[in-house]
Amino acid sequence: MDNSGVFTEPHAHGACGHHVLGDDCRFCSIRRLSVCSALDPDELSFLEDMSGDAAFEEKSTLFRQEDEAFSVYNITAGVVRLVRSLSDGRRQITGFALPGDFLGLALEKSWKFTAEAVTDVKACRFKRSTFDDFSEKKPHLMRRMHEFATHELSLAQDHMVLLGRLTAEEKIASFLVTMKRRWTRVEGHELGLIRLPMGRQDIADYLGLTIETVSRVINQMQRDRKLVIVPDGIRFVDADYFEHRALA
Amino acid sequence: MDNSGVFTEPHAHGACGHHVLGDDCRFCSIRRLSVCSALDPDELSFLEDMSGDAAFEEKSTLFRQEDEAFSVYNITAGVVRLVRSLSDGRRQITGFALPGDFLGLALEKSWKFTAEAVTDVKACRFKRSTFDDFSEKKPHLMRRMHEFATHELSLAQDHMVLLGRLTAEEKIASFLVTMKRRWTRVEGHELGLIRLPMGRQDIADYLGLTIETVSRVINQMQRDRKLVIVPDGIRFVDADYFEHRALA
DNA sequence: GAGCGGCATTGATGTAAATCAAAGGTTGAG
DNA sequence: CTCAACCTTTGATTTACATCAATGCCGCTC
Repeated sequence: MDNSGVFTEPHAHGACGHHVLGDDCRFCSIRRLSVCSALDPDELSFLEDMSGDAAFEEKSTLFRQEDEAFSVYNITAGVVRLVRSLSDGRRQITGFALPGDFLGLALEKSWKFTAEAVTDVKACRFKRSTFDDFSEKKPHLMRRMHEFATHELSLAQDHMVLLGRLTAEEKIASFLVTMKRRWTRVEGHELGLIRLPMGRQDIADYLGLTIETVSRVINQMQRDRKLVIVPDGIRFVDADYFEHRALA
Repeated sequence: MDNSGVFTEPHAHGACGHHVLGDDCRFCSIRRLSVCSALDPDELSFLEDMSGDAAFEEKSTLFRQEDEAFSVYNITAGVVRLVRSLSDGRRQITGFALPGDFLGLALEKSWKFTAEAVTDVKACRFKRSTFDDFSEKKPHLMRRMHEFATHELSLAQDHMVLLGRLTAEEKIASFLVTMKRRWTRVEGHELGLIRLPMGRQDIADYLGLTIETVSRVINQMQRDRKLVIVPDGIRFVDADYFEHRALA
């Protein structure tokens, strides 16, 4: 099924027609953020040998809910939306994966959500069985995975508060503040603007709102001089307002 | 700070004035459901030696968000609500812990939520540092904890769909179906009624609704002959209706 | 640079659930 | 048994957000 340590994924498409071995992990710019930060140089090079680069075009699907999880991924560039859909078309986005985020924490055979590339995406891909065997032998990697999982759980609980108890305005403010923090962490320094590569519909599906409400609230904030809308994102004008209004 | 393996918790109250060593784990009725099912007899007896029974009266607090997490708990009897509160009093209940559930998966020093006893509660308590050391040395216990964490994460995502995208009627139906499944698992067999030891306000705070809406929807379901309200719970009349309406 | 397709915005209207406001029930103390 | 405290239920009214319906605004392709 594969040769020379390179393997293919049944549902791979887009720019992903061929694979190259992973770039050198030692120079990986998001390593400090990722599960790999738990590893020493020897382990890192072992992991590197069993990894492959994967690229996904904007709008392509990394994997679908219910698909068998042959691979796990470390996102190295771009943004992925994690989606749960109801049979009648209603969607809830449970999260956006940014560089450094790991997809495949669960130890189950099948994916519990669909992952779609919001922008062009690059990821470090591992064959699941190999990765699991490795983490079985490396307690600090397993521990790191567990830390990631419990951190995600805490974020999920924050998001429950947001979905269940915040107003539309508070939801948008919380989302923007969170995105600002996350991008700052990924980029390593504060940017003037807050990147919003996802569309208004995605934001709506993440916050449990409609696209019209998201548009209205953001534009009202602009009229109220709280922010300015710029290409590919927004810029805070009144940062205090946002810190005060973001509760989750 | 403690003697003969028995330790005290700074915030322990209620019926918890003194401790006895844990009951015999071999006869623990919820072991098959708990993290302990990963352990062999030797490990179990080691764990038993480092555990203590804890009891909490109805309405008492097991621990508060931000408190330092000195202990971790395995719930053996009763129901605990896990609460996140906003400064203005709005509450979101992120989950109800039933027998077999574990509190303390996170590896962080402080609790990320408040835990309150809905009924009288019994729990198997471990000193956190001891438990962590033990799981560090026992990969399959760590793995089991990780399985619990990722399972919780998946449930949290289900709950996000519920909070963000379901109607009040769908939320109630989903809640009832879930409680039925969970109690059946805990009791080991199907009961005629679905126990609802928590009050209407708790259900509302779990589903992101108000108490009035919860009351109205449940009573409307009764008028529509979908269920009957009984002391301490409800009974399904039209189980098909619920299976069909519960989406998360 | 005309036309098209895919978002985003804006306005008018509708509605599910919140809020406000009383009653009813149930429990337990005295 | 009576009373009080605390839930829960029910009804009337309001409202935040959804829905329905255009219109505007790019960035493509040809």
